[in-house]
Amino acid sequence: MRPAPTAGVLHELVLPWYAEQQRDLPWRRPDRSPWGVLVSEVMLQQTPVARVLPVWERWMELWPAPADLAAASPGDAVREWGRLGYPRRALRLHAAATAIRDLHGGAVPDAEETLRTLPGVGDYTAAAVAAFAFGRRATVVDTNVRRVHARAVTGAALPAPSLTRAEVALATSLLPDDDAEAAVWHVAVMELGALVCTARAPRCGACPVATVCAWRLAGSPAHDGPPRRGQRWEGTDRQCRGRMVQLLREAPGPVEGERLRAVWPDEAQRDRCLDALVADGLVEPLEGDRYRLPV
DNA sequence: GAACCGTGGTC
DNA sequence: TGACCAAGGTT
Repeated sequence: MRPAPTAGVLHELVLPWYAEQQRDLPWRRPDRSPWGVLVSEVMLQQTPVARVLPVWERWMELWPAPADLAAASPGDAVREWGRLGYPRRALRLHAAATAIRDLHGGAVPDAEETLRTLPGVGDYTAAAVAAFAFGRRATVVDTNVRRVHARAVTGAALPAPSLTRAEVALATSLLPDDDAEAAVWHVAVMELGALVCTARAPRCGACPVATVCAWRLAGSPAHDGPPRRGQRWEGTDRQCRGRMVQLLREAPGPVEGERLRAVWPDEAQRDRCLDALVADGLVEPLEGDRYRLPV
């Protein structure tokens, strides 16, 4: 087994590649705000770039600052979320905007620890905003970073099912000493994972790290860990909830309970989902068996 | 830690 | 064709 490539070697290979190959994404442009970065990071959670782009642009027009979103209704946030999926993210972004306005003087916090207190902001998003919006030396570990490190350094086809301390330690150890390089390092690795070192069919022929990649040098062994459990969809509560929220999103005003219940055949499941949506704050019940997005 | 939370594209 | 996957977070 060959030794894993050193941090220095990886930097020399990945950073020039990123300088050439990086995509021109609006939340990476010099004129974007920390708020724009935060919104992009939440939208990009489990959601492809191509689907996020138009919604992000629209949000920036409607709500260019946290206070603008905070002044809107949570239902507006859910409506403008469109079909990005996981609409609770829209709700949490609205709550985060309110917290930023009320607790942080209207400015997105620049400290990871403070960011982490915002609704919908976990370890990844806090580190990403600190690093990308404020140039902080944060350790950003997302699914792309984990996969690139698993292959190039550890020699495994795929990372473990859940993030380990060893992975975080590895990511931290690979952060360049130079601040300017560190500022682009994580996003460069993420870009490599998104464009080249992909989960299904990695394009090793186009990879700047291929010559030193531990996984390649080991003969690209197949994934030997536990099989990854795919989430079912047909007949799930999520499908039922999705239909109800879609109906409310596209309706001009309140919707009759009868119409809402018509989207799902199973009475017990339908009622359970509607109750859960109300409990989650995604749906607001009105007098007379009517419902709407929260105001 | 496992389960849950949407949606649509891909091979 | 359908399982897998996409810049995770919360409970």
